Amino acid sequence: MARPLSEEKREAILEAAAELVATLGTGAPTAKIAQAAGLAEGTLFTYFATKDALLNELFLAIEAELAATMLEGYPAKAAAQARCRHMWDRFIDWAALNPMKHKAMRQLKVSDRISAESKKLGEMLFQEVKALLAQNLAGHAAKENMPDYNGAVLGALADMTLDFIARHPRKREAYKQAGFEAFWKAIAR
Amino acid sequence: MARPLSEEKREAILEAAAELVATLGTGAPTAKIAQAAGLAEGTLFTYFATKDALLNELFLAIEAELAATMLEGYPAKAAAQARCRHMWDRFIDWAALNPMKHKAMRQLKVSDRISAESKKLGEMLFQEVKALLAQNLAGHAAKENMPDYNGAVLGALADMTLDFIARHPRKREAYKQAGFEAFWKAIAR
Amino acid sequence: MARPLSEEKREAILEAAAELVATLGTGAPTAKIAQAAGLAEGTLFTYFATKDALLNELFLAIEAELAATMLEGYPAKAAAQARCRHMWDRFIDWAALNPMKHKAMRQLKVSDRISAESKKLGEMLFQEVKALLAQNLAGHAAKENMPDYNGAVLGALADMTLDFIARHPRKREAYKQAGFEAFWKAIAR
Amino acid sequence: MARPLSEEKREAILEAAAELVATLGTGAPTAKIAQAAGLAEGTLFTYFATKDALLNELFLAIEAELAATMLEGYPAKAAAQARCRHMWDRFIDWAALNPMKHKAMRQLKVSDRISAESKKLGEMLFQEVKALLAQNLAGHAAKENMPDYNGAVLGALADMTLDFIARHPRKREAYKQAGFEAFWKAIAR
DNA sequence: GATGAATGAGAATTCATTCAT
DNA sequence: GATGAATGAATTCTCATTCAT
Repeated sequence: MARPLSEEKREAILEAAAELVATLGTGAPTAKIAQAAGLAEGTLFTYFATKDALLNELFLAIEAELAATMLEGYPAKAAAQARCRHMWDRFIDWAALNPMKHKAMRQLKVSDRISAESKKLGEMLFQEVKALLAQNLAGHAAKENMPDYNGAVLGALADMTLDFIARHPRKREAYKQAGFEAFWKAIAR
Repeated sequence: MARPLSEEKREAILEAAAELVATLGTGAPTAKIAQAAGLAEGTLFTYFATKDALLNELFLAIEAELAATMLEGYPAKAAAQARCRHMWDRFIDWAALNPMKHKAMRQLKVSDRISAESKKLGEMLFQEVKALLAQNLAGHAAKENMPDYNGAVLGALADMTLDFIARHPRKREAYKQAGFEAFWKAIAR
Repeated sequence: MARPLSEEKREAILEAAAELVATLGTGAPTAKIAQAAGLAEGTLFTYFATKDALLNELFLAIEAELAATMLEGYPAKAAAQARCRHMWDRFIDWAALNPMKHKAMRQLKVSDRISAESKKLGEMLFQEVKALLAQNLAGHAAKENMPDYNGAVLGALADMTLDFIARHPRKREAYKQAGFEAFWKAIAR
Repeated sequence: MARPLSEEKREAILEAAAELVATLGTGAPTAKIAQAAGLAEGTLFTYFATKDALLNELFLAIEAELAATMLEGYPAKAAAQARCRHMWDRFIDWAALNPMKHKAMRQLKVSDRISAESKKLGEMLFQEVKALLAQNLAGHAAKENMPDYNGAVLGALADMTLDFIARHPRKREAYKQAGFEAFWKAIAR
């Protein structure tokens, strides 16, 4: 094999795409994405067959990153609420640290360029998160047997919380705290 | 600029734009919008100077419609929770009845083609909704003095609820009920 | 109706396309064709939806022109051979006068961008030519009842004759004469 | 430039190119040709400096193959007409057996990517065919001293005959016979 | 010598906007 | 005011060719 496909370049494209999709929406030009990734226009297409393929893979890459981030350092021995709080905090901190990725994700979530299949795959990436959530909410949540529902509540309130943090970055910890409390109450029995 | 002659055509353009933005995102072609409105391509531009102007006005028109809808038939004499529930129900029912408008609104909310000014104007359209909310939450809400926050929680949970309704239309009433309960608990003291 | 589609511009595009397809083959860029027609790049596509549509219409336009040319001034009262000779001469003279169109036609005939339907329509344009040919060859031709065959022989020998004329334009009349004689003998009983 | 190592690969490229040029015209991508030949994209260019070089060599290779084929098994002792008929039959049979090569040849013949020099070289490859033709037509042909002309008539009628055979493969022998007769009469005194 | 990733100049279209009718 | 043809910049994607491995 000649020069192998560089994982580094693939990452650079996804990184650049996240940045530009966050800013310009899914209409972000592939030429700009390639340029931002430090590559020639055409090179992008050796890594992603079409722009839609790129968008879908970007969506999945971000979802995978977020899902993995939420589980990192999971305090298996802590109390149920603390374990939930851990996942919440990691979501918020990740998004605060990667605002472009979070913004791109929100654009992609409402875009029709993300296929039903990608959306389903995206859901599956959060399976473990939702399983842990379900486990921790046993005895607390009103809808114990609907992990999707509780996960969606968490997601909705996290996105909302991040909007407030974006507007008042100084109050990050306060909003983070308030958001989690809202979540914890929202799903309670 | 004097108001153009036919208010009817203006409405038709906004209606068509909502439909197409919902489906195709903000990239929806003006030519298709005009056609869907039953007009010639060029005519659109006698009603809206640019596409961005149309998009911004569409955003405001939908927000205004939603805000007005939430207040319609407001049961001034009912109990506080019932009054909140009224606004919640009207939101959900409006979105279930106008899925395209709701979808368009969600696209527009995350789009950078909506100016900061439009976003601020959009906020202001919900001033009365938020004032009533504040009034009804006095004594119940944890953050009594942050009507924006409570309004945002309502919005986030409503959008989430509508996602579930979209997936399982049959369970509309159950989700509507559950969503409101989640909201009511979320913001509680 | 605003400005109507200009038949003149449509012709200009077809004319320019003939010229460029003759020279560059079906790979001739639409941008160059538009420019040669004195129009903006985009304008071409208001007259022809796609490049393939243009190519197919060009093919049919040239075939129609040739078919019509072969019939012009048809000497209905002359002898059978003279009537055939008339059509032959008009073919050769038209191609000698419109070498680009003839060359374009030859490119298009072997191209897979011309649809089966266009090819069938092209055949039909020569129906009258072939009918007259059949009529004049009655009693002379070996395959009286195969007008397609006799027409194809005429076409093949005409194209070949035009190759010689292209190489030695001075001997045009001699080749024209020789070519017809070859045809007349070829199809004879 | 020394002959590259693998004659086998060179042949494979030419074979693949014939197939793809027949199907896609001269616009056939070199990458697809290489792939069809079982080689990497870049390898093609160690055998042919440029795509035009490949196209020109392909043209000459096919012409050479056809010329050689027409002479194979030449019945030196048969009568003049039978000797001509032999060459005709071998042409038709070769094309019927190698339809892609024949189709590619027709595409290349009308393409401007084939240089004047290649066209001249192509002519020369048929020198012996034409010499034998001239010899056999002595006393029969109207244009005894124009072997190019008689050869061109043969070529034109053969291509036409092959069009009919392509459309009605069952009648191959009948068309082959009829075509030769047409040729024999066409060039007769 | 073989490989295939990298390149960037096109290629065909699309589209917001203008303006002659 | 309404129409839709005209414009040309911008967009996605292709492809011959080069060159690091």
